[in-house]
Amino acid sequence: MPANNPAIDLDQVRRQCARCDLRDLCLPAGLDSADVDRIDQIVADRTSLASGDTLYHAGSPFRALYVIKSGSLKTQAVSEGGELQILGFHLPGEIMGFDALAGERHQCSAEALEASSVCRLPYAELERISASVPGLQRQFMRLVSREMGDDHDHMAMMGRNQAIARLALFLHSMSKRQARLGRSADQLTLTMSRADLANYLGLVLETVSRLFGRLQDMGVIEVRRREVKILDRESLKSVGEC
Amino acid sequence: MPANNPAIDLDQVRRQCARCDLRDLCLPAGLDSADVDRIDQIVADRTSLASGDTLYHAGSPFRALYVIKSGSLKTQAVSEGGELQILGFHLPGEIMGFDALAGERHQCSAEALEASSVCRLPYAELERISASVPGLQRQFMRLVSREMGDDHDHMAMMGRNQAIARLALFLHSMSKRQARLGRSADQLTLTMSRADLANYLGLVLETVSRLFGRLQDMGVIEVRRREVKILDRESLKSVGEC
DNA sequence: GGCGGGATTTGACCCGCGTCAAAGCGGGTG
DNA sequence: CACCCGCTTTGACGCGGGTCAAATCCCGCC
Repeated sequence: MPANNPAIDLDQVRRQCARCDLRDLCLPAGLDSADVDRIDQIVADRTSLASGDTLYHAGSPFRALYVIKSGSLKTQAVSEGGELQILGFHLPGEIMGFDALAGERHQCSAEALEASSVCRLPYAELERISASVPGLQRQFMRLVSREMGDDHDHMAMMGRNQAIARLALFLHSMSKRQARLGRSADQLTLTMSRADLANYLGLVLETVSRLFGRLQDMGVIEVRRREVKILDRESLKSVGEC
Repeated sequence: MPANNPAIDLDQVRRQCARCDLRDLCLPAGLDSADVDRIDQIVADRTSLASGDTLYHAGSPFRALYVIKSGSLKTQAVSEGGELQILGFHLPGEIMGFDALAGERHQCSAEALEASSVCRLPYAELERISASVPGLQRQFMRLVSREMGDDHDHMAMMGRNQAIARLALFLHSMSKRQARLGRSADQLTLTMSRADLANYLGLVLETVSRLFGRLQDMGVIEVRRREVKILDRESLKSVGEC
């Protein structure tokens, strides 16, 4: 192991965004090198999470936003009646914590679905530099807006009352998001349990399990536990249309 | 009628936010008088809409955000399969158009449910002044975040698989939003049709109609067409919990 | 390699909500 | 005032998916 050299470590920390594979999806997208350095400087730390670890709890004070660097997380909220609702699954390049901007507290909890790492962005500093980095403001709004678009897709899916259409739409959308990350669009590894997925889709887990089987019998996908291979994208899309 | 006096007209236009009943819910909230005047100056116009008029179409170029001054609107999107999904109902004080920030085009359409008026905020100018009015940026994010919170409530509602729970949750949330506007929390006038409401809730309109009847038989509400009176808020909440 | 426990699959049953159909109701128009 | 048309209500029926129950699979651990 090399000797611990503070100068090199500091340089690495300061230049991580510029070398990050996700820089085109994340906040630095579209910014010039000097501005990216300024973002680097406010990234407080890059935290590792084990599967099941909680990034933030609903009700806890809001301090920072987080960008997912690797892995995946779910967000969930408990309604007044104590019912748990999974709001979304989040992949690398996505920002989390937006919904807390309205108050001083997080409105939902975020939990890692597998070993993951995130970049922590203290919001006070983000606000401070965003006034002087015009492109940052714009890129930030793009990410917020993309998040809202994802939520709208989710609502449209919940609106379909055919259960199999919901699952098909979910698989199709996951496939697109994987592709955006440069991964295979046809070979998915789901990181959430059947129970999580069912909750997200507004179904019960037995139904989800049966529907995976049915899509497989139809020759649309191949399933083995959490590994899903998309065999016939056209059929998948048409199933999603009811 | 008084003579048309340009000086007075100009003054009125420039000071409308300061005198608006909604100023505490809208962008000016928390800003001092000088900053509110700056917002006033970029409000391009205050448009009147008749019931059924479209404020913007999905796919049309994004130029401005809109704050609802009076009336109510619905937002809706057509999925790839051609299915229409109503994403939300919007009341005075709420900002519309956020979801277009990611691209240059609106992702959904907005249509007036009754005679309504909106303030138009050209986004280019909003961006320009937000760098120099720090509180504006914060208030803007609060409104975006509130919008996301509403969407999350919607998802939680769609997750409940008991149809009657969805309707109860909808009525409860409408009641809270009315109260926020200083209106009666117990006497609601729904401005959307049963078909719109059913679509929003992920149900069919016959079911919604029957459920209104059932809630009335239970003594929880009183319904007459689009007039709803909440008689027993506690029962309404417990029905919403399944 | 054997064991234990959570995750997933599979089966049987039945109720709630979607579907189709028809009748009221109300508001706008000539 | 009478007509018309869209919105809403009400009824009958069937099936998709929820519920309960049990078997099976798989992975980590000893």
